[in-house]
Amino acid sequence: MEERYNAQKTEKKWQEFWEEQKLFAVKEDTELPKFYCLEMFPYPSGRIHMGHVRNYVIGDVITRYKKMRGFNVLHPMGWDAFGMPAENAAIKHGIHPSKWTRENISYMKEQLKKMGLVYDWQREVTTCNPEYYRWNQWFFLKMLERGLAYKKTSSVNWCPSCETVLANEQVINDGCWRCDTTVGQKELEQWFFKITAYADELLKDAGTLSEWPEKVVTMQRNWIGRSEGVEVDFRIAGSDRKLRIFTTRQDTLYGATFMSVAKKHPVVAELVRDEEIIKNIEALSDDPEEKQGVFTGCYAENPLTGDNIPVYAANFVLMEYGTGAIMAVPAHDQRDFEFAKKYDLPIKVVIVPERRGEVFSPLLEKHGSAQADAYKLQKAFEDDGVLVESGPFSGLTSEEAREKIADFLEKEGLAKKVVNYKLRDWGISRQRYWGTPIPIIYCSSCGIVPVPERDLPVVLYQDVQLSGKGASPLSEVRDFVVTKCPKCGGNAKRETDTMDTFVDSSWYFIAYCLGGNEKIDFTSSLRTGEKTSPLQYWMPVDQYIGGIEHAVLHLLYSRFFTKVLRDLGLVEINEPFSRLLTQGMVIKDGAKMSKSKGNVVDPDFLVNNYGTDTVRIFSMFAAPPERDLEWSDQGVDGAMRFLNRIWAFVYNNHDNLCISGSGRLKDISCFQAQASQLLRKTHQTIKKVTNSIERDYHFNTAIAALMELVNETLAFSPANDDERNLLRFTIKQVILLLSPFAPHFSEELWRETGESQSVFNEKWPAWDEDIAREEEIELVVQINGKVRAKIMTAAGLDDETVKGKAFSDPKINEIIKDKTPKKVIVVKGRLVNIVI
RNA sequence: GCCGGAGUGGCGGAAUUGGUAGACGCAAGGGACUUAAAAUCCCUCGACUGGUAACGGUCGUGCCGGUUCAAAUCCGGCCUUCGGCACCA
Repeated sequence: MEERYNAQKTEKKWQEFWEEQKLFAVKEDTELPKFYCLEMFPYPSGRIHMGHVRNYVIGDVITRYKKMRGFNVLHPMGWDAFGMPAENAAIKHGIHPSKWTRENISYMKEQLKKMGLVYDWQREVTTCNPEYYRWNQWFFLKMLERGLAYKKTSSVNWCPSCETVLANEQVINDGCWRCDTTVGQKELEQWFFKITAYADELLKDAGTLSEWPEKVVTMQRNWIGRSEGVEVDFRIAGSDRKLRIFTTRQDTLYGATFMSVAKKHPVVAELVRDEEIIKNIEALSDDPEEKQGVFTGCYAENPLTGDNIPVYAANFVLMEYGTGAIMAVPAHDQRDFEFAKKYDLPIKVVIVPERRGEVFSPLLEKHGSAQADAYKLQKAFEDDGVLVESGPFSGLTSEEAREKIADFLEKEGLAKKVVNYKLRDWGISRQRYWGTPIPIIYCSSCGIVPVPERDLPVVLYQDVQLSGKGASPLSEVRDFVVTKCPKCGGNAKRETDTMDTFVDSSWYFIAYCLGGNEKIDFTSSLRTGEKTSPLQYWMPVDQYIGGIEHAVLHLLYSRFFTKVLRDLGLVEINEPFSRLLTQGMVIKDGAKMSKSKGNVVDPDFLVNNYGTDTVRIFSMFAAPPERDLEWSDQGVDGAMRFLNRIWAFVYNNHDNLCISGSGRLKDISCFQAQASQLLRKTHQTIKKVTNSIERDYHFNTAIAALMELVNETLAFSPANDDERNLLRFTIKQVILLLSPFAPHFSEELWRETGESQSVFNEKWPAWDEDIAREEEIELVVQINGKVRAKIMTAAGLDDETVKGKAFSDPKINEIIKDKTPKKVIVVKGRLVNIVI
């Protein structure tokens, strides 16, 4: 054994060993309980950063721990390899996206291996591999068959200078991220996945995600944005045309004094003839700050009051939500209120606040009309209340009225109850090169023709020159575009858009189960009996770990895909991820690491200088995983010191410790005080570390407990064979408990203590509750809740004895003197509180 | 504006879910070893305060109230801060 721990040498040695032994390669084994541990796979941007390190170390610790707990652990890794940065590199440096991506992958893979992260690399997936993305295309075709994929025109972000579509995140302060040109909206025909067909189920099942952070579930709920209301038809005066609106506040219908429609609402084109008005509507600003409208010249009839109310085109009404038209109730909606003030429209109060079950409106009582209030309103009253001046519904509460008015309108055939969602269908078309080609052919005689399954994959054409200009780069490649129609054999053109890369990541966790890139085969898994299917065995993911930034997008898309796959008969589960951990950011000097702030820490540097085990210990110790982690160079030194102290101790006691197969430990009662205390502490630590991991993976307190045990162990010098035996036992427990956190270090010490098997084939230690129990406790005696004395007593005494001890303490006696205690409270094993 | 976290020593963070606030680590100060330094080891370390000392006392978990024998923890009202969403009718 060397005197000093050599991290470089040791880490390399065991990394090679684990890989050779395929220690973490797994097969389906129905005899063993399975555990699927997954971290969000990286985009191969070039290098691993500290965010990745933290994410993957958490997963690695869990993997090793669960393996020792006897689980068959699946822990795979892959590459989210399609995306814009590869195209940018191509444009900037003339290197092909494929080459750039593959070089990055090979570098990053080495980085991951150097960090001692153990994956079943046989199951690796790379999404830009045709063997992978052919299944994106296959899913697309399946969805097309089921009406879950469709094409429609919608507006997208468009940079007029680059002549390309931009994703929302590529629009920075209304400008193009590349050339800073102001981004506009453009109508484009695009492919969509009908995620809204699953809106209700996605919302309902969000309630089953009990082991997800509450926050993420809430964000998804809000994103789906379900609301129940009614669609009501307003007859347009002097026309057969009806104007349908959506509202959740039908209780305020009597207060509707005008209507607002989106400027793109069809009613505008149909009924407005005046050129001047049309021009004004088109000129409405898109500025969300300023509410603007133009009177269309039309009137509609309020179905309850029969009043004719003006119809406005307004810039704040969205065509995409509801029906693109609303009834405006200025007294009870802030936007309508502002609008009414601006254009001098009537405000009619129909809801008044309720106080202690009574109507609260002094003016109503005084003047007999709530309208006296209206002119002095400063803002809309949006809360529920009691209806006034609402015909037969007056006097009802908002809640009752919503029900009654909806029923009434429905009976009259004027309305129907509907549910609306904020969630929109998922636009997957991208006018970009580095993605999955959409498997569609346009034939002049047959129209839109899907590529037949047998012709998959539609391989991404390799030989392209990327300029960053022009529409979809594929559209300029004749060899790709020109094809034959699979139906009629005539001349046809291929779709040149590619898929959003979120499609790739929506099912990669399933691809791992099937064995990775080349082995993915859904058509045969459709045929296979479900019982033996690896999907049946591995899914769902038991623990998913990643950044909070995917709270909605990736996690929602994956949930959607899982449900679609279930309906296709490919999986039986409803949800892909049982338990989710969103790890915090790694920050330094109080800010997120970034090149511009110059506070980045380079993982390669750390691994080369300290070794990965030190980095792992520090990052697990400094904060619980869900919180942000403040990086500290001195903290890393501290982690290193911790490991070095253990090493030095084993080195100094090597002769004693390296005897293999430790003898039976004697009963605790035969030990001297210090020894029996160490044995007790050992069992307490096993308990503490295990519970800390089991309870929300709080590795920081697990490591703290280990440090305490190490401190006690290092202070212990054995006096006889029994005590030497005990020391050997304790050190071995320390190594076992430490092994998920510092795997190379522990594997090395495990061998140095006379073992010949891998520490990761060992069982996780178990504690003995009887030995862990304290024999003596420090009894705290309080007077009126203030600590006045501490007495060492035996544990487990009955209340009366404990009271007796408390009252016989001289200090307590001094304070109580002749006073009679009013009350004495005994908390078992902790304290006595005497109230005087 | 709405929703959701978070606020504890000089710092990162503990606290068995109402029962000794500050575990563990970092930094700092003092000491030992050393020709010296590094490394290592030992001691001190919330604030104020009494005592030569041994040893005490008071306050203290963002602020103000409340419940309780007892509150970092529960309740009500604020303040600060970090995320997410933002014309969704």
